[in-house]
Amino acid sequence: MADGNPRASAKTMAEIAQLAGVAESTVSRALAGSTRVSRGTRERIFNLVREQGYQINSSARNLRTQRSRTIEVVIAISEATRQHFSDPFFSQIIGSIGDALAENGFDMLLSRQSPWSDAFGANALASNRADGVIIIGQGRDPSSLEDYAREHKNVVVWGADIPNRSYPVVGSDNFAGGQLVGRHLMAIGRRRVVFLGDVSHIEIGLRHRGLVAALTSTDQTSTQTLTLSMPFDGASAYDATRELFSDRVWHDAVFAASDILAIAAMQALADLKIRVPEDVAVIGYDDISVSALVSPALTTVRQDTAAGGRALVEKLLATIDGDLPGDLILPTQLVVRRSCGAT
Amino acid sequence: MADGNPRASAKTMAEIAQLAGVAESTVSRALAGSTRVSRGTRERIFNLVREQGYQINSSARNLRTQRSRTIEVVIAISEATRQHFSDPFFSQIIGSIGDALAENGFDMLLSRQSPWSDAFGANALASNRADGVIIIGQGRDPSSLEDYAREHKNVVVWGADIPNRSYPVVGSDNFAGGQLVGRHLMAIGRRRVVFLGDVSHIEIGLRHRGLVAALTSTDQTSTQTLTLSMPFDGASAYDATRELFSDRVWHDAVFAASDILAIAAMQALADLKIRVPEDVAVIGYDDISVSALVSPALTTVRQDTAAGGRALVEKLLATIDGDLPGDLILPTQLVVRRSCGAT
DNA sequence: AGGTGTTGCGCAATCGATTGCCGTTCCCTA
DNA sequence: TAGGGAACGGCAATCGATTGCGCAACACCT
Repeated sequence: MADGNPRASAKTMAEIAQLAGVAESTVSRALAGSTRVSRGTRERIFNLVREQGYQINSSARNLRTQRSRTIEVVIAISEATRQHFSDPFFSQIIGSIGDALAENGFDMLLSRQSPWSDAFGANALASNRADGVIIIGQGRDPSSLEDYAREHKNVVVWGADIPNRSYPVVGSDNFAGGQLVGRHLMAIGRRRVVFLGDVSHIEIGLRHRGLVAALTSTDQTSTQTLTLSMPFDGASAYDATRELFSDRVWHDAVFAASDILAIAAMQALADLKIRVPEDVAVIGYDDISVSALVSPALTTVRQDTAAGGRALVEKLLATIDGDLPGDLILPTQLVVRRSCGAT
Repeated sequence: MADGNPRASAKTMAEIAQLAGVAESTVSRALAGSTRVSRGTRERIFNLVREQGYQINSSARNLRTQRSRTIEVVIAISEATRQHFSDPFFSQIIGSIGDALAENGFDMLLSRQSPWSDAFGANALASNRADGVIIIGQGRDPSSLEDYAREHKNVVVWGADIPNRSYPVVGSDNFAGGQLVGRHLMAIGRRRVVFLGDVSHIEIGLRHRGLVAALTSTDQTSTQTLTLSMPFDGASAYDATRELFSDRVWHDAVFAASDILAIAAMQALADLKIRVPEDVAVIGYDDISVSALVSPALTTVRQDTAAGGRALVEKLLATIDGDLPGDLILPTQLVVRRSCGAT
C-alpha cells in the first residue's frame, strides 16, 4: 500500500488540487505547462496526477476551450460509386492522416457519411465535436461539397483543383497521371486503349482526359480509345472486361482508374486466356501495395498518399490557426512493372 | 428574407428557448423527445431549430451526461509486427464496425496507438473521449492488454479466446481455420508445407497449431512442416519465400498467415518460375477482396469481418449497458480457388 | 367544493476544467 | 525602511446542456 492506491477513485481536478493543497486553477495551469507555476508546485502536482491516475476530462475541457482537438475525416463513398471503403488506397491515406494528426495531438473521427448528406444528422463541425474536417474525394457532385465548405470553416479536401472552390485542396495531378499513361502506351506501341472507370467522377475524369490528350496529341496513326464508364467495383470491372474481350481481342491495352479495377481486369483476361502483357497491356492507378505483388506485377501511377495525408493535416491545422493555405498538387509518377509489357 | 436567415448565428439552446418563448429546459426536453412537452410546443421548437440551423453542442452535452456516444477503435499495430494498417483486412473490419456504430448513433474515433503503450503520452492524459474501446488484435503480448482491460470498463477485443481474460472477445476460430487448411492439403496430397507467419502472435500461432494438428493427426506418411516465423510484411514474405525456394523446390505447399503474405509468396514463386499450384500450392488467410482477383486466384480461409465488426459493436454496447456479454467465435470457411490446385 | 391526478413547464444546481483579474509574498534596490 | 517589481497562486465567472424538483393550471370524480 505504500505505493499508493492508483486509480482508485481520484477523478476531478478539484481532488488533485485538494491533495496538493492548491487551487484548481493552479493544477490546470501546471498541467497546461504554464510558466506561472513554480517548479516545486508543478512537480508535486505531476506526482499526484501520476499516483492517482488522474485524467483530464475532455468533455469539460472541450466545453470550456471551445475546441476538441479532434478532426473528422470523411470518406464520402456513395452507394452509387460502388467504391469500397476497403480499397487500400483509402486505408493508406487514412493511415498517414492519422499519423500526422497523432503527432499533433489530435484525435481522428472517422466517418463514412458526408456531413451534408443527411440533412438532419449530426454534423461534427457544427456540434463542436471536431475542430475541422478532412474530406477524401470530391465525388461526382462537387457542388454540395462546395455548399458545405462555404458554410463551414476548417474544411480541406483531397481531390482535384476544380474552379470556384472555397476550400484548400490537396491531390495528385490526375491529368498528368493520365498523360503519363497515354504517352507510355504510345511509346510501347499500344494504340487501342480501353479506359475503365467512372469519368463523371471528377478525379477519374481528369485521368481519362489526360489519357486522351496524350493519345491524340501525337502525330502517329490515329488511335482508338474505348471508354467504359460506369460506377465500378472490382467485380463489375471483371465482368465488363470479360464481356468486352470475350468475342475477340481487338484492344491492346487497358487503363483502369484504380489498381483494384486493373487487378480485376487482369483476372478477367487471365480467365479468357488472354496474355498480359503480350496480348493486352494493363495499367492501373494508385500503386497500392498489392500491385507490386500480383502476377504480372502491375504497372501503375503512384499517388503519394503519405505526403498527401501529411499535407492535408498541415493545411487543415494552418486553416484552424487562421491561415489561408494554398493548394498542393502532388506530382505523379509512372511505376513501370511487367503488366504493361515494357522493358 | 421571408424564409429566415438560416445558420446566421443562432448557436445556443438558450437562443432557441428565447425565440420559442420557453425555458431552456423545455427545449432540451423537446429535443430529447420527452413526452413531457406538448405537441404544439415541440413543433414550434423543432421548426425554430430547423430554421436557425441549430445544432446541439456536444461538448456541453457530453459533460453533463458523462458520455460521448463515441467509441474508440484501436488497431494495435506494433512497429515490430510489420503489419500494415493498410492491410485490407483491417479496413474491412473497421468498415463494418463503423457502419454498426453509425446505425446506433455512435461516432468512431480511430487510433493506431494502444492506449496502454504510451503511459504518459500527450493525449493519454485526456479521458472521457469515448464510452468504450474496441481493440483489434491481441498482439504478441496480451498481458498489457489484460492489464488495461482490468482497469477500464467497456473494452471488447477482436482476437482469440485465450484463458484468463477479463474482456469479451470476438474472433474467428483460428485453430479450426488452420485445421481446415491442413486437412485440405493432406487431401490433395501435399505433405511438405511451409508456414509463413509470426507464430508468437496469438492468433497466428493458433492457425499454425491448427495446421500442425491436422497434418500430424493423420496416419498417412509423415509430413514435414517448416515454420518460418518472424514479423512479416509483404516484402519480407517475398524475400523469405524467394530465398527458401531458390535452391531447390522441396516443399510443395505454402500456408501463409494472411492473404497479403500469400500473395507476396506467390509473386516470389512466379519470379522463380515455380508454378502455382502445380509445383507449389499456396493458401492464405482472411479472404480479402483482392484474393479472388489475383492469378491464380488465392485459396484462403475466410474470416467473416462483416459479422465480426457487427458483433464487436453489439457486445460493446451491451457492456456499456451493464450486461456481461459472452464471447463469439465465428466459424471459418475454406474458400477453394485455383492457387491450391484443387479441382 | 374539496380532493386527487395529470400535464406542461420553469428554476436552479450541476457536470469539470479554463482563465482574466486581482491579491500576496518575497526579493532587490535606493 | 520604503518602493517597485516579479513570481506565484486564488476567486469566481464561464462554457452549454441536462434534470430533479416544484409549481401552476386544468380535468375529473365523489
